[in-house]
Amino acid sequence: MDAGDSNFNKAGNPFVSEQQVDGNDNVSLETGAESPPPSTTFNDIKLPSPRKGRKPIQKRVVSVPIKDVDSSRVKGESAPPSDSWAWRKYGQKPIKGSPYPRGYYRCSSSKVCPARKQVERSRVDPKMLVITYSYEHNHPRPASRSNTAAAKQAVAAAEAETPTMTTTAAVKPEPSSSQPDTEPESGSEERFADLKDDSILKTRDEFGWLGEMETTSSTVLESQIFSERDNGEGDVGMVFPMREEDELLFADLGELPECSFVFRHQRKMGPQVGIC
DNA sequence: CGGTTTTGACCCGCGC
DNA sequence: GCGCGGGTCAAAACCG
Repeated sequence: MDAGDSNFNKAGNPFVSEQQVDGNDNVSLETGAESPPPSTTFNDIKLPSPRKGRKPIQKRVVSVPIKDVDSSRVKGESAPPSDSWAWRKYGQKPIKGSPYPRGYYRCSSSKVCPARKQVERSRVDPKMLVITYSYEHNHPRPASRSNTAAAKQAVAAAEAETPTMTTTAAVKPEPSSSQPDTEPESGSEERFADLKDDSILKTRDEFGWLGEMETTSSTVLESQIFSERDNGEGDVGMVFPMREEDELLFADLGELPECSFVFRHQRKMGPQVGIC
C-alpha cells in the first residue's frame, strides 16, 4: 500500500501538476499562481463534469513516455503495471486537433470508485502518453490496487492508442456544506478513514492513490494540463510555486527533482516540458 | 457467466 | 441562438 509512495518517490517525477476544478465554488488553487488571478487560476480547466452537476474535481496530468510504459509492460508481472487499479474503458473519442483518439476509463476497482482517467497521445510528442486522472473529492479514490487484466489492458490500449498519458486527480478544496463528507467505502475506507476530516490529509491521500498509479511507471512526467484557452494570453506558462499545501500533495506523489517544472500547453504548441 | 471493450447516440457547456 | 467539441451512457459483442 505504501509501496506506491516510495516507488513514486524513487521514480521521481520531473513534472507535477495538479488542477483543482470546482464546479460550484470558485475554489481555486491559491497556491500561488503568481500571475493568474486566483479566482480564475484553474477555472479554465473543464472537468468531465457529469450532467448532474459539477463537483469539485481535481485533475492530475501525467505524461509517460511510451517507451517507459512499454518497458513496464514487457516486464509484466515483475514490474507494476501502469496502474495498480482496474480501469474499464467506457468511451473513446477522436479529439479535434489531435490525430489520436482519447480513451475514457473509469475505475472498476470498486463499484463506487469515482475515479476516471483519460488517456491520449501527446500531440506534440507522440511518444508520450498523457494520462489525466480525475477524482472527486467527495469520493474515495479507487478502491485498491487490483492488478487485473483489465488494468493491464487499459494501459496497453492506452499505449496503443495514445502514447501520451495524462493523469488527473480530483480533490475537493473545501468541505462543501451540502455534502456531508465522504462515505466510507468498503475496501477503500482503510485509507479514507482519517481523510474524512482533514481536507489536507484527504488531499494527500487522494493524491496518494494517484501516486500509486503513477508509481507504476518508472518514468512519469506529471504535467499540469491547461486548456489551450486556459489563459487566453499567450501561453499558460505558469510555474507553480511549491507551498506547503502543494508540498503535501506532492509529498505523496513523490518529491520533485531539483526543479519542479510544469507542463504547459501553449496555444498551439502543446505541452512543454522543462527539464533541469 | 461475468466483466470488459467497442461503437453510436445523446447531452451539456462554451464560444462565436 | 446556433454550432462545435467534449464527455458520458447504453446496447451489443467478445474474451477469459
